[in-house]
Amino acid sequence: MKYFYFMEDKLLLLRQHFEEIVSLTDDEWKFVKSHFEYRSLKKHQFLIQVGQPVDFEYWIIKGLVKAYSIDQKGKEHILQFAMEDYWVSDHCAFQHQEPGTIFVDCLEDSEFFCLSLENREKICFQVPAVANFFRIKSNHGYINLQQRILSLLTMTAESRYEYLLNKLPKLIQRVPKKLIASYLGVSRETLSRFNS
Amino acid sequence: MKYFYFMEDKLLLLRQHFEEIVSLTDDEWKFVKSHFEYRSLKKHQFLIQVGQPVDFEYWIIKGLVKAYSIDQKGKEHILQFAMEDYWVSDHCAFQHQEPGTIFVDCLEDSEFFCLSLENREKICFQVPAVANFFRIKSNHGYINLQQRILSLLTMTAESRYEYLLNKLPKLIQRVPKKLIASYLGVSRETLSRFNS
DNA sequence: TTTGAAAAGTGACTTAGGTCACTCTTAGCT
DNA sequence: AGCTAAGAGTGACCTAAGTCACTTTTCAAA
Repeated sequence: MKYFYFMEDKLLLLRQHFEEIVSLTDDEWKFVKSHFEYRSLKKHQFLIQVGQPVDFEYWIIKGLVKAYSIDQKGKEHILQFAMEDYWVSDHCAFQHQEPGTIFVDCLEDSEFFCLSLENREKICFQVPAVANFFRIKSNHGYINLQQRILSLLTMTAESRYEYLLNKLPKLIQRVPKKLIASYLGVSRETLSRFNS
Repeated sequence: MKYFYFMEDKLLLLRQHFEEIVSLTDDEWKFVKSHFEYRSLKKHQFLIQVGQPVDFEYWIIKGLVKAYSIDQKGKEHILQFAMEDYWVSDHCAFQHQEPGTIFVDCLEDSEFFCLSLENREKICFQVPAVANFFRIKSNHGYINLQQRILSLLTMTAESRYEYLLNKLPKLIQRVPKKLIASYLGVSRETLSRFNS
């Protein structure tokens, strides 16, 4: 009984997330929410692995994950940190329904709502507001990535760090510095010399 | 007379571009196309400038442009090359209707269809297929940028160059190497030492 | 067809940041 | 409380790539 109560709470958060951008009628929402699945994982568990099917796109109810790839030398490169209210997936593999190309694992115990490609297309073509929601979200994501590319092209490692400190101070608190280094494209040691 | 004939040809190209991803009825297309404006520019002319309003998103009928920003030292950093069949804008400024943050200018004489934010939202909310078109396009764009970020994080300048040579051989033909260098985040001189 | 400007190549030197090896600190576990 | 492992700091050295200054090549406009 209690379980379902909490689940409704979580779904309400998701609805609010949609309604920050588009409006949905109660009927539309009822339809939309029925296409999500719930999942929860502990710290260190994998959401997505290289070579494994990528069945879902995930909206994070609670928690923190990192999306990264591992190069030939075994070095980890972080593509994205994602926390509450973020979407995360291996978008490329998901979109083309191919085996995963990156890893996504939990830095904290986390909870997700999962959306399959089939269901995403279903709700997008059934409920135009949802198509617009994802269009606008995706656009924002694009803009963010462009910013990041510019920062990689134009800034020194140190100023990229300062920039991140300003932009996402809360993130820095929750994530070990060696992962921040990997996100910025700097070695752990070099990052460590910046503060001092 | 002739003018309008050619214009219909160009609009047909645009329709085909939409219909690679979604289907449109003739009526829908008639509605959609009426929201685009035509524009043509000569080599070296600006489509977007820093500080100027960004009234449109542009679909390139013909030609080639570069989108770039200029850093404090006056150095140019290329965010994107865009040619036939590509969309280009200062997405960030456009989306928020703020003054431009980058430059976009023509490397060749070019022709565009221009879509204002107001018109884009209009056709997206009026014709769901269009919302889905932009959603899917934007998603592809996102995936491309992620790839580029990964390449900046994981690859040496030289392998980024080889990678680009494979991925867009036609582009290399049309663009001076110093601009390729600026796109890759490498100095002109360093790039020039790779071939040899 | 000349000619001036942009593009491309190259040598010499500098530098940001990487790598390696080691130490110190903190945070979970049992 | 005590112990292991992950995180973080630091010194010494190395290297990929940047910078500067100059030459050579290409190309478009008069």
